[in-house]
Amino acid sequence: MGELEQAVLEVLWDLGSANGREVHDRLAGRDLAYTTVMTVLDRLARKDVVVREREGRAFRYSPRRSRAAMTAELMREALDETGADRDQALVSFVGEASEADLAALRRALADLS
Amino acid sequence: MGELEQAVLEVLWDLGSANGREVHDRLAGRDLAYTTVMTVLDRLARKDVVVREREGRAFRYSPRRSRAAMTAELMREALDETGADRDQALVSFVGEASEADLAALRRALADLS
DNA sequence: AGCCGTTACTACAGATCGTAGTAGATACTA
DNA sequence: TAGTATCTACTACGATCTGTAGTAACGGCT
Repeated sequence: MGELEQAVLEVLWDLGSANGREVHDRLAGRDLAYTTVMTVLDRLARKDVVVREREGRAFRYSPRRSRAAMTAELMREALDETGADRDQALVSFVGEASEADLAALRRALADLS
Repeated sequence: MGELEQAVLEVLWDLGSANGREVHDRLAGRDLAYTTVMTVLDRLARKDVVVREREGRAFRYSPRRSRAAMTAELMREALDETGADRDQALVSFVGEASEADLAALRRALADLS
């Protein structure tokens, strides 16, 4: 995911959903052409990272997954892809995690059903 | 990381370390030119994914991190990058993890120092 | 009828990656 | 010592992805 794609996705996560105009406005600081934003949204839709549905004559875009879910998915992909021994990888992950993350992990595990 | 780069890295992880010839031999199935393997090794070195040290007139390449460590690092990067609420992301990660992964996680946490 | 917002399509440059050739240096061999 | 094999260094080229944007065309509103 490119930098801009990421930024656009962030906007969608922040707003919940948005049309091109809204995303463009939110990225005013970057001074991008409206069509640039549209292109990015289109690419994200093509990659099924965002979903679009008609809203009048325009489209409304929404992230397919929540920020947290996408992050978790990326983590899982990392775990899957490198073909590493999963247990070892998790040991390594835990071994280098911050205290805060460890606490969060423990809580998450404890809260499981 | 591209597909080939990944494959080359796998070889290095399997062998511990290797020179170009050895990597090339290990990838015989792909029928690549020797120079192709060299190019890839060079790129990996440039990216600091592998380290190279002279070994006679040739070079010996070694992965900078173990497979598990690299996997863990990729997971951490995912956690860092999406700017998601870390706790939520970890909850999501744990929530969708397999039983085996959960067990491994619990063990890893329990074994912490 | 004309203007405005929107989409759809096209374009182009930069980066990364797969793939490999050539040149030049080094070393072994006959 | 000249030939041959080995290796690195440099260059190249096409494919894909990404940032960036222009143009055409369409549907409404004034």
